[in-house]
Amino acid sequence: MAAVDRSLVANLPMFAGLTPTEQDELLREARSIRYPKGAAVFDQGAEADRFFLLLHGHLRVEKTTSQGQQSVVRYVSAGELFGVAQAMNLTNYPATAVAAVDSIALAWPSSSWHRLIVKYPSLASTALQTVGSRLQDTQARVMEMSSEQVEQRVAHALLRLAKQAGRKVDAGVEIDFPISRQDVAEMTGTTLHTVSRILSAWEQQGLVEGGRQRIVLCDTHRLHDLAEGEEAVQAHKREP
Amino acid sequence: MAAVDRSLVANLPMFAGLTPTEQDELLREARSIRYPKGAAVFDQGAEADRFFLLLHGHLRVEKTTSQGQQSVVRYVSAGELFGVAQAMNLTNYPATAVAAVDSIALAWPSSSWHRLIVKYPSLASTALQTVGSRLQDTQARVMEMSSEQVEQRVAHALLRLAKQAGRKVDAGVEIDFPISRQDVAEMTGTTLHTVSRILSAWEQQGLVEGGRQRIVLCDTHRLHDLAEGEEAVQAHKREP
DNA sequence: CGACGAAGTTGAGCTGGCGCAACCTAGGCC
DNA sequence: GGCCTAGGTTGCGCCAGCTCAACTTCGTCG
Repeated sequence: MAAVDRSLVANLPMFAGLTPTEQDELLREARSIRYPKGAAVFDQGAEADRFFLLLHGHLRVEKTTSQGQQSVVRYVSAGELFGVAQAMNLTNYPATAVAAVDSIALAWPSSSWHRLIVKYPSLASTALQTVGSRLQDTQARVMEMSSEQVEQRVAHALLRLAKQAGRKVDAGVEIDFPISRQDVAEMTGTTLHTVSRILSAWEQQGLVEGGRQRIVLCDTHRLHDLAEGEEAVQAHKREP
Repeated sequence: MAAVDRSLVANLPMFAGLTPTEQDELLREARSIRYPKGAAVFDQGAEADRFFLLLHGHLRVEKTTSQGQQSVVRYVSAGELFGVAQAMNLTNYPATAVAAVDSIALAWPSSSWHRLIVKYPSLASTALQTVGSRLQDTQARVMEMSSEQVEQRVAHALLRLAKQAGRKVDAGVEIDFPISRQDVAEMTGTTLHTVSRILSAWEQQGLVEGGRQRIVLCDTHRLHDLAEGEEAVQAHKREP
């Protein structure tokens, strides 16, 4: 087990408000683990025996219904707390987390959770904020799915991904991990066919640039308009 | 301000794990407030200056998009903590809470939140569990909206409502507060027209009993089947 | 280097359920 | 009691997007 240096993590939300000594104490209880691309950090339904902090990489969190329908719940980026099922009083993980790229995470035993939050109340606050902002995101998604067209939802999803994991490149902002049309479809509640058609159309208009497991947003401003329900680009719609 | 007796609340999750003295201390900082049917406890966007515990009644929590699309986020029942926006580091309430029936809630100033969780760590755990289970519910809704037909979603919604706020009556289980077709539509991401059609059809088959702002589930078992995607009732579908 | 598979594209047709519209019905209020 | 309005029902036409299907492109592994 590699020792993790405090300086790597000291300015993450999870460690904010703790003294260097406390930070070291917390780190000493954690294990650092490597997950190669494609590896599962935990599986839906498995006993929630650990919680994690992602140090490096990106994870895809996915959930499968009893009927076998799979969908992408969210992506986790470096610095985020995840797998805190135990803190919400779940005994099993409600979803599967898979490394979208080679990743590194810190893991603590779930059994220490209670002791830790009593000792470091700021940890509870951090977790509450983490879970709270996830709740916000998820509720936003519900609202989108209730009232928006597929095209708007895809635009929203891409913008959110770009904000969370965008990397500036020449052509615009690239999503910083491999993501398929299927993945986008599972995030927006549609089919890969429809996503493919939409992205093709956008590419023609210069809004995005595609590629195998790759999406670059070229015109985020226009995409934002689309997400908010503006009419499509070159359509000269007039209502006399 | 009426004094609230500890015995009324002692066995709620929020007060579990506290000594009677601590329970009294917590109660002494709260105000008890009556909300007549239709009154707003707080409004979306308002400053989140208080958090609440519902003592009696039912609240409808609704959210409106920037485009004016409204939707029902959830219903709150007696004993639940709500309005904990501040704990998730939000400065404003993300939704509106309206009394579905005459209701009573305890209110604490948001400013005491931090002090309280340091003093009573179990409070943080309770809040985390509350928010966590909401996250679970909301994610379940996302999955439903991605993969289920409208009829299944309505069935799921009714079953959830019945579990949360069902009252046993002669004909079956009645939802214990006034709820319109429009409300159900806003919970399931459809229109009141479609909900009305579905409920009419179900009523013919004896699955539910309707009425003005009133729904009684008569055959929860069959509804459960429908929710899980079984074929419609009298349809003799065979696949040879 | 060839070939196999995973990812993506594109066409054609069908349909669930939305939009619109007209119409009932039950309370509440004067 | 009669009016007025919010809530509910129902018919009809249409279209966004799903399904099914055929095909292309790219990466990788033997």
